[in-house]
Amino acid sequence: MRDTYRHGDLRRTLIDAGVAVARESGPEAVTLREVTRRAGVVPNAAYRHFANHGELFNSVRDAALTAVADTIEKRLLALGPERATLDYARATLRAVGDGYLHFARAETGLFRTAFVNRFDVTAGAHPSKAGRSGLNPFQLLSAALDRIVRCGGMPAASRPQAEYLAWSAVHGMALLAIDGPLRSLGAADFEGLGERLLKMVEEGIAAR
Amino acid sequence: MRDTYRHGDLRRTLIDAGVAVARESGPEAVTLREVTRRAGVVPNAAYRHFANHGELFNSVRDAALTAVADTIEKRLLALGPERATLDYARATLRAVGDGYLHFARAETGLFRTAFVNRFDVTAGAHPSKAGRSGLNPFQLLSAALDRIVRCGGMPAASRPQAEYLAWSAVHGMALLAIDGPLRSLGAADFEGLGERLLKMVEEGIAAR
DNA sequence: TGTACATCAGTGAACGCGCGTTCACTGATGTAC
DNA sequence: TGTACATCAGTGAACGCGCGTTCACTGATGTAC
Repeated sequence: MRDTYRHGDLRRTLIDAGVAVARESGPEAVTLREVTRRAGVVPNAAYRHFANHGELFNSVRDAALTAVADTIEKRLLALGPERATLDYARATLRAVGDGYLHFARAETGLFRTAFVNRFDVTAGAHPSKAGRSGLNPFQLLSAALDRIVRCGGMPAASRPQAEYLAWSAVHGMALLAIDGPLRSLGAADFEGLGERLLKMVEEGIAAR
Repeated sequence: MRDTYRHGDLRRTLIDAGVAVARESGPEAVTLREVTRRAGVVPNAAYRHFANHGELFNSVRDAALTAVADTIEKRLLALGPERATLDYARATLRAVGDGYLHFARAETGLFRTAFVNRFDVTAGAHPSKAGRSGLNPFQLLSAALDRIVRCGGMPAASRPQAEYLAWSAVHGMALLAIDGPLRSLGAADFEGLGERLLKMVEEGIAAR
């Protein structure tokens, strides 16, 4: 059984074109017509590979989510070999947060595509949304928090749902930087503010 | 000089209709055609009062921002008479945060309308964006933080830009509750998580 | 190995939709005498 | 107080646009004999 035909692999080509459009112009621009135009194919050709526009869009969104995960994983790898210390555990949390914030600024279009409309990254480890390690951004965050608890940086009682507290902080700042008043901040100022935010999370997340 | 003509006050009617649309269906639905339809008037009638769709939309957005401010102010008033204690100061911060989170859940369409695309609430006290007190949500937050510093709950050195830290946390959670995984939370669970978030901010925002 | 046939990925043309915006208009209201 | 006139808020009709989606097609590729 063949899995490509004629074009080579139009499904893959369309998703890639969609990612390119999302990167340049954000999720609103990821229309069926624009993506097929970009892929050099007639609009209705997409219907051989996706049931409708929504399905194509979701595939692009998953790819965007993978890109977020990849950026975060790069930061985690840069931490060097694992250690069982609280310092290291905190560093992983900061790496996740930094990576998220950095991605939001550097790849605004993809970031917005990943987190537009109804998104859910918590349910099931859909491999299509995961980075190289097989974990999606939410799971990378969870792992960092688990590690902090294990190293005694946070009472186990505070652990449940702590992801949502950390994620809220970082997600909110990302959006203020994209749509809101932090838009005009220079890279250095933004990074400084991001560090303060992550410190706030680190200090405050153990609160009862 | 008259300021109404024929209709009465179509400008006002259009903004109100736009708010109604935004409340029910979110910012995407606030089209020139839908708003004029709602107002019982022909589409191009809007051009007597707004230069184009964008100007109408911005007026609706400002009204949505006012609604956020009003909700927050109601919470502040419920605190009773001002006191110069740290407890009271912290209560004002929590009131601002609670009000923001509550509004996001209760009036999702208006919330999204207020904070969609490029919004900026920090520049100048545009009266059209303010609540009854004449302050917009950002300014209400600032006042709460000032009060905490005055009462010794936070070092003055941490004060600059602290708005953005608190706002990030609360804005992020609002969006996770609208578009993301917190969507499915019941009211009580959401409120509980909101309290934890605000505790995190309270504890962590003074960090150096 | 060669030929007839079936498959089905991508084509070409067209549809209906809602959108923002334009134009020339009309007729109730306000103003001048 | 009455009449002629100017103003201009809202009308009616139309435009071009890009969108998602449909249909019947065609012709290169894979398969059966």
